[in-house]
Amino acid sequence: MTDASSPPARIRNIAELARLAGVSTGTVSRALADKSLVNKETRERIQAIAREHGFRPNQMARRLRVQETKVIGVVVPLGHEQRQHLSDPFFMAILGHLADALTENGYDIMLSRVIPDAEDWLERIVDSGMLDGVLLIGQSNQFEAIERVAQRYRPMVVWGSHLAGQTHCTVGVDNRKGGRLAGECMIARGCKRIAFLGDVEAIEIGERYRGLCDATDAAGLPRPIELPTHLASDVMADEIAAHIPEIAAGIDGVAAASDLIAMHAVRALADHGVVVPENVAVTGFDDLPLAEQTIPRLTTISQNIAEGARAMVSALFARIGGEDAPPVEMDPVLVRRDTA
Amino acid sequence: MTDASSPPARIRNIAELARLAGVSTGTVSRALADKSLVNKETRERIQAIAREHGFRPNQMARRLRVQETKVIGVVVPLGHEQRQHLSDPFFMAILGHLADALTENGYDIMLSRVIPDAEDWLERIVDSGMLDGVLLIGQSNQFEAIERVAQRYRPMVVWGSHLAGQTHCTVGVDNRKGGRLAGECMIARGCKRIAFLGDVEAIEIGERYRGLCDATDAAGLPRPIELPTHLASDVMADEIAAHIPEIAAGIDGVAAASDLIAMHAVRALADHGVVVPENVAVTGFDDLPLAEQTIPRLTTISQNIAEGARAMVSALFARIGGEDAPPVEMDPVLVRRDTA
DNA sequence: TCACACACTACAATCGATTGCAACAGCCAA
DNA sequence: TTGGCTGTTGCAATCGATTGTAGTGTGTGA
Repeated sequence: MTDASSPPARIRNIAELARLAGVSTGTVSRALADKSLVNKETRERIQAIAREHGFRPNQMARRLRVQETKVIGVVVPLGHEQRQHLSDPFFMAILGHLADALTENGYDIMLSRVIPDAEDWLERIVDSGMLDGVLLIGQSNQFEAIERVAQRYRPMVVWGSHLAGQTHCTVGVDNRKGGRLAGECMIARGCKRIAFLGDVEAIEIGERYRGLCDATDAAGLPRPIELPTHLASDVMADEIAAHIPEIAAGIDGVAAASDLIAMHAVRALADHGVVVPENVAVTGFDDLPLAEQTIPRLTTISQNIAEGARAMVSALFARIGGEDAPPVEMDPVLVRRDTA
Repeated sequence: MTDASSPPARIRNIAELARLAGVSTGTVSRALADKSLVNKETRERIQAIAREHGFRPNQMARRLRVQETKVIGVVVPLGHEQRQHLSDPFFMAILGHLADALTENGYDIMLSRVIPDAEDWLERIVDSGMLDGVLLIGQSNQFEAIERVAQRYRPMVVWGSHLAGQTHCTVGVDNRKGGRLAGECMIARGCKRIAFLGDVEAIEIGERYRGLCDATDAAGLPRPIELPTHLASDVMADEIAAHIPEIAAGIDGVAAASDLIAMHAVRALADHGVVVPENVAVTGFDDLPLAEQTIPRLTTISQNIAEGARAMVSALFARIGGEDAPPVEMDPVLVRRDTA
């Protein structure tokens, strides 16, 4: 009842631990890092004291000293979308895979959901000194800001489209081809008047729309009607509902910018007595696990999110290591299910 | 072509900036913090130089010095679940709301998805020195570990069930009541043989099961059959599919531990020619935006996630400020839609 | 002319670690 | 006895900021 059972007073820093062990702070630091430089017995004695008192060295201090934070920023730029993006299952899916890959490699994740109002939003993040690297999920409408930073900040990888001549390293699918696949699928089943549900301002969504146009152009059909729809789930439902009358009046194919939008559209059409796919064909985009579990199951454009996340992480690690990682563009695949 | 147009050499710390401005580092620090202590002109001159060179003070250093990190850890303990949890829409939904509330208050988010194998997983997080507070999403099967840490670490709030005599501060719904509501709903529509789809090992899920038992007990029905189902979406589908034959043979009501599970179950039952709700009634749990958009729409137990997230954050801030925040238990509500 | 307040600014300690280098003891060979 | 080597440990600089206190120069009043 003298020391072992007494409440072990908390040790706040290695200096206190050093005093307790009767050694210098340097020795403690080396002992806790299990460096062979310090005598095995001293080392184990120090480690024992640390364990007993539940002491763990302050990471902030360590990281400041070694100039390596072991933290990766995962940033979701919301851009024109005012409401939260984080509930978008796509982001969640990719975030999950990123988290897997990063934690496996001993990195922590700093999550930022940014509304880029401040003009220097990205600079603020990369220059914070808190991050070893940055993964940007989606380009939103922030192409210039991203380019500007990419000129001088290497450890950054962006999920999105690669446009000609761009500096920043992207990983993503060929969105334009994806859009075209969706269009061709609907055209093949006889659709004549196609609409696009999505916000063309976002770069990757715009690409999908252009791909869709490629398909209608090739078939000699009129350009698809744009029906602006945000990705955020709370306003999305209302926006889609507002578009339904227009769809019911003469549209026979709807290409949605995401599975979530497609799912809502199917639901809203059903409420209006429009049967999918008999009256109107619908395609999604992403091929989330969700798409397979709806009734009817979504016909959609599949992008391999797990593979994409892995590609982002390994490109990032390459860039952190000073190497140069090329952009990755994956091939979208049409998954034909029940809605088109 | 002398200075303004020349590539502005990057400034790495306030010492360099101080030299450029011809003042001391102390003055620079105060100038950047816009303290009235330094002359307005000097201040603006320094800020101008900083802006021109895109200089931003190192947050790591600042945070070490002021002993305040402005970072909150959001931790998802996976426990018995081996696969990633992050794709669970519930976590995503609550994470979105937490992100909103935290960024609004100037806090960053450190996301950890932990598989608690190391025994001291939570200590490692709270003692890292990187966090001002911790939000735990879900208790998983880690009750003891959480309790142990809560004894000495105040700024922590947990999403989950509050059990009698527990120390750690929770915010959550009355899961037991929620389970009972689901049971009563199915019993009211005539179900006699009920099954539970979920992993009873997780504390909150276990509570839901017990609530379900309360309902069957009260009605003099046999206890619901437990059909173990993980929350992780990739194995879940198979697990559910494996349970379908058993359900088809004599079960007339299925209470799912989450909306996602319910959604998969409905889908799998449909594939088996079992009609919901005519042949089998199904209830979900959570009432995610999703639940309303499926066909048929899910009957489910609603927990107000946005409100819960707000409650977690304000309880956490109170605790960071040294006050004592009581646990919050919200009331679940049955939302009757098409599946039961 | 001197004392004193006032407005700035510089100096230096501090946060909590890491790490290069010096120092020291003990040992062996010359 | 001396020189050199090896195995440990201590010392002190360093990472990049913040902040209490001391110091400087100017202006005012007596």
